[in-house]
Amino acid sequence: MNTFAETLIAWQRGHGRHGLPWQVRDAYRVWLSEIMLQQTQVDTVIPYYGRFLSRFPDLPSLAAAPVEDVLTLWSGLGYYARARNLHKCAQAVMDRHGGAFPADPALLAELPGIGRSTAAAISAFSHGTRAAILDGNVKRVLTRCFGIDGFPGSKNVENALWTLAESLLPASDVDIYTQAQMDLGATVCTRGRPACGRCPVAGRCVALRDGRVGELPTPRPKKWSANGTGASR
DNA sequence: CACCCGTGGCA
DNA sequence: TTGCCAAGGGT
Repeated sequence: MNTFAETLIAWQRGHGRHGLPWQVRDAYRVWLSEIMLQQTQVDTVIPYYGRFLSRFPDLPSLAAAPVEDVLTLWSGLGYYARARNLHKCAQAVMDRHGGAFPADPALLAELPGIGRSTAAAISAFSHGTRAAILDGNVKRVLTRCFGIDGFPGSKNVENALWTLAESLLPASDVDIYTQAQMDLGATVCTRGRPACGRCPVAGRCVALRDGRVGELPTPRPKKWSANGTGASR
């Protein structure tokens, strides 16, 4: 029996997405795409990515630009702190790393706007580094396939998912594996109406076996508004 | 630790 | 119409 990772890698070669403009071994372009794709879908990012790259073809040009120019090109994408951090990050890479992104995920994660997951993605895509990502797609795939209950945004569940994600890493082809998880989550293991009939790991999916695909991942708990009566939860 | 941040798509 | 969520990170 193939491992989870081997199955996804085999699936990715034939059924994953391959023509996306940031699928290149270039840390600058990978980084730019990863920041734009944070909480933002592929179809929304594509036109912004092209315009941005035309105006800022490399790291030095971005680092040297006024932040206002960066924000102008970002206008409409939302989450504008990402654009400010993007600009700060470009300058930090110039200052700390001589204009080249480091390969080490731990160093990447020290840069503005780059957290643990984005650092792993940049390193895996740019250098094939063996590091686990944990984004919305991976959380959805893992909670379903392994039957993990609890809101994935809560600290304890997220910690468990990180541990699981690390344990599933393949020995090689981490870049393909990383893309496979994202593609599976985006095109098959979707939030609504997942296409379990086309899923390469349907045979070992706990949620599918137990008829719980619609229940996982566990939704965010509702917030209780203050009501002045002293009632609380 | 939970919460906030922008916009667009979907039921 | 309203709610919920999407390639998360900073606070």
